[in-house]
Amino acid sequence: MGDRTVLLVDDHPVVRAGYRRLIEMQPGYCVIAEADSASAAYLAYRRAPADLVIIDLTMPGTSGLEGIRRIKAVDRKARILVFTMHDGLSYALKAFEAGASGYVTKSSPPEALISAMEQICHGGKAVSDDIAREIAAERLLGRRSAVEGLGPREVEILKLIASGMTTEEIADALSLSQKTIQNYHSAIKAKLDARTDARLVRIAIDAGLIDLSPADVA
Amino acid sequence: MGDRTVLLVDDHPVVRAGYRRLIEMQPGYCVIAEADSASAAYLAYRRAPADLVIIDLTMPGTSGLEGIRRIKAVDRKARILVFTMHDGLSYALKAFEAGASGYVTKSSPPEALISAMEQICHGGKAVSDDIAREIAAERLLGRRSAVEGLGPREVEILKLIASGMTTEEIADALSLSQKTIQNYHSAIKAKLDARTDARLVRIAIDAGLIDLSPADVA
DNA sequence: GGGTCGGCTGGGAGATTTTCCCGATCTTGC
DNA sequence: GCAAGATCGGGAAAATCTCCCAGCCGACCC
Repeated sequence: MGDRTVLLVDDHPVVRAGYRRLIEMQPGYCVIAEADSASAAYLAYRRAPADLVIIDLTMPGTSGLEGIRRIKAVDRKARILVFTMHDGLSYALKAFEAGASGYVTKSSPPEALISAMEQICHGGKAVSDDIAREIAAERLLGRRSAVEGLGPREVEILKLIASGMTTEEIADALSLSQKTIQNYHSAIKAKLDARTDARLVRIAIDAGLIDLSPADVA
Repeated sequence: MGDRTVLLVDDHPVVRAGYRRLIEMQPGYCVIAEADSASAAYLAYRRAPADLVIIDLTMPGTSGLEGIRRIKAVDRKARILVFTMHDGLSYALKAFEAGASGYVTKSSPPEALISAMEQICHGGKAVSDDIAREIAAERLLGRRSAVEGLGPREVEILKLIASGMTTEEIADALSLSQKTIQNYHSAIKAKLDARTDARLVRIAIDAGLIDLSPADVA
């Protein structure tokens, strides 16, 4: 049995059952393990490295991104396919930065998952159509998610602002004067055409700059 | 065939396959239709009313909540079970307001879905353990999601603030003076212990006050 | 009826923040 | 060396926020 082995990672048992069914209907693949968290996935991979890891991003506890990093840290050749509901481009980019070889959204037809699996097992990379379209749209239309018009320092400060920190806290954290933070704050609002701080937060969230899942409101 | 008929609504084909497998392994149930959107679910229900509708909340296009309302509008006796990834209490409350009979999170074990189905088909209501715990915690610890300490007008204005509207726009929308909005704004920040508008937005999002999915930044 | 309580609506005034303009410094590339 | 651009911060006027206050209205209870 030259079947390719698969490690399935998702925190929803019912969803895992769906994956498993779909994958095992496909000749040439065999699910050798399941995990319901990123840390469990890491342990499972160390115990028995699968040829392919299929992992969700949003899970309780350690995030899927962190899970990808850890697995890649112990095995640089690991092939990891992200299969998630998030259709935001920023999520996909983060996944690739973390070391994923593929990104398929759950809205995609099952065939997309299968073909991405094939692609990746042959050493390639794969993204689902919706993400590919977003990449194309960004390139063509220049919709660089707005925040791309900002400098690195501005993005950094925007993140802190959107996370709920006060001017004083940010100034303290970055060892700058409050005046500087205020000036950045104004400049960022002007550049992003946000007349309100609330809109700033929305933009930051849309751009994937902040996590917003747990209570990371420091 | 005295089987109870089930209509399955979820925008992810793979996930639907998982549900279907799980449900049909259970004696006494038969999936008679699937739908990948709230509007398709509505049409499917009109065509053939199932004994039980299992529906997700987050779907492209019309939301699951709206789908629930529409189905209940044509058939007040419809039994609807929400099966979703959202574990926030606010989502569950909205679902019940819309007319759902049950709310089970996808993090629950498969048995939770089955027992909720049984419960509902016998005319009862059901929530999964995590939601039940949240309800209990709220009751016991008084963690009324913070925003519950606000008056109705305050909540209304908080929503508008968090959606990104300026003081002037809000005053105009509600036909109030800007001064009144400013006073509410300050009072809300004080009550929620938010020193920053950004934190206000986070609180509003956590409380489920705003949608945040599409660009609903008016 | 009279009374109290709480929510809604806004004024006033001082403190605070925002905004816009400016200059200094430092790196980077040519 | 020099121009360009990012970073850092001052100054001052404009705008906003905060806090205190008061009138109004409906609910509720003697």
